[in-house]
Amino acid sequence: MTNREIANILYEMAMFFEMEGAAFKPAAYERAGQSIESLDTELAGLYREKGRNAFADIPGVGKGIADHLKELLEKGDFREHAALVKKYPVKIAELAAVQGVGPKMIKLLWQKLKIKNLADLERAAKAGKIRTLPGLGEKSEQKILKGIEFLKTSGGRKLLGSILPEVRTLESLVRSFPETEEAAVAGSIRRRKETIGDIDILVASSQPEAVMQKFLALPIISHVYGHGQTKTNVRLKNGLDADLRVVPKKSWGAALNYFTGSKEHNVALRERAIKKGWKLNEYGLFSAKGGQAGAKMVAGKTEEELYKKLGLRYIEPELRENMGEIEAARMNKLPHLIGYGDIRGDLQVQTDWTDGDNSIEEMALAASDAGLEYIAITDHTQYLAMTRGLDEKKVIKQMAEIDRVNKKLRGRAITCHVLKGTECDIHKDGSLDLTDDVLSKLDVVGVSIHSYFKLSREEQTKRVIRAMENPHVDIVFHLTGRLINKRPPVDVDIDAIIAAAKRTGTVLEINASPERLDLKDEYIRKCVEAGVKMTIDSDAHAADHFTFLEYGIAQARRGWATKNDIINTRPLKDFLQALK
DNA sequence: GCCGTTTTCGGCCCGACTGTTTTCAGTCG
Repeated sequence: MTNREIANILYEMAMFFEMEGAAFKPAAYERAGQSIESLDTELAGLYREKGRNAFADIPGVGKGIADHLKELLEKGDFREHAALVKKYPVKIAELAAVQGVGPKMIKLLWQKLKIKNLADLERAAKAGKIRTLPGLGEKSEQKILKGIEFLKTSGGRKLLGSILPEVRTLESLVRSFPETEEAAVAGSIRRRKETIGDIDILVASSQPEAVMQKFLALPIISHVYGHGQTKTNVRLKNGLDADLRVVPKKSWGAALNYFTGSKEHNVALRERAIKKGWKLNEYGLFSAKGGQAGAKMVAGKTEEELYKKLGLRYIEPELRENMGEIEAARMNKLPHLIGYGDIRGDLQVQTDWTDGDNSIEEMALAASDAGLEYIAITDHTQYLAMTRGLDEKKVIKQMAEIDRVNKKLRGRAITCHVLKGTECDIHKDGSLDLTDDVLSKLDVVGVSIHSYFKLSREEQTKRVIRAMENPHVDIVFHLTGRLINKRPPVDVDIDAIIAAAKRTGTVLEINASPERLDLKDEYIRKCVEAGVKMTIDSDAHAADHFTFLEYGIAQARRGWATKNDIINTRPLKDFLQALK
């Protein structure tokens, strides 16, 4: 049983308890579920090793839930859950995915209409049965049908890189309204999460209605879910939902903080405020003395002021996941994160020698335009026949071509230097696709997996470590091979890989391609903690792909990386010295 | 059901919007 499956059962328990009207159990199960979902080792294996002790350090798991987990892992279910499933034999997660349908309604739907799943719900709504239920009317029925329709058409979470350019356009449109005093995109986009569920736009203005009317008039809006005095909720034509919220200027900082989240970070901040005798909401930080009427605003105009008042250093949006950043901010131990302009070189660039669109020279010129001081040409190797991967002879030939291009660039006073590299395939057994003799002639040797994705964890880990032990191998490219929403990561023992990287002096790549972002944030953080160096590479296959670097930097920041952790922030000479 | 720089008992984050009601529960973020 995977962590995700365990978490889903706990989430289901939370919903059951909401249906039962229990006061605090839902939140407790929800929290335990989130903790388990975010663990980076599989709980089932941990339990086999350590028994009950496996649960000891999981936040939100106390005696009660630990008992349930034990039963769940041994028998595949636990009594209290089975009893509730028997009482409410409905597909809760499926029904709750419909906008506007929550646990109380699910209970009602089951008890009155015997609705068990999405198909039942759609049928009942079309037959006009929903409006016959107490507390529900015709509008609720229409809303449910609309919700089901949207569910069918939405493709789930979208890649950050696929929507950020569009979101920036939307942001500048909203900023251009005359009534707008401040505008920003908040939410998971501002935190630069790798996938995005919806778009949160925040505006400061003294004329909220005017701002919202102009927003509603934008041609990209396809449906309005709701529209109140300060908040408008819409679906865009691209299939994403967007929330617009308008607050007074004096509340800008508090609102920006509130809508940036994450939810867990916010809850932790509010709890901290309460301990100090204050109350925190999206309008500001208030002294609670004198009740609502006598509440006095203590901070909230800027985020900086808000954090300061709470006794914390300013926390960058990418860190706001309640993963220790608040404690670090309190102790003044936050890292000085790598900046968005800090990358000087790009160590994974493909050309038309294999599956890239452009020539070596074109890529070098594009890199120079993107402000890069050096790039490594890293075309695929022979094992990848479908990309016309290079054999030893062709690599040697390409090296001569790179010399020619460098000479030409220097002649034109272009400062971007082209390094000789490879993206050499790692064979099933961990041996490499080029001879050591050729590898030794290259400036930068990157290696990566493009086959046998399904090996056991043990074999896969051994395979990668063997490649890392080759003295010519500098960088492991996109370690896990995942394609977000498309292909799962290969199964490797990340701690063993990081230990081997440390031992062998091998660098791990943060691949900035929006669908890879591999290493992911939590692995980056492990590297930072272990002192393993990384690079951020675009994996460019075309001249306009150097813009991907931004997403890699964002991921590095989410992994608490500083400039020093990322070696291609260094000038060429220092960078080369940092390799094996 | 969990948790403790105020606590092992008594708390538990906060507000907007909707739809259906005549003052609020449910849902959402």
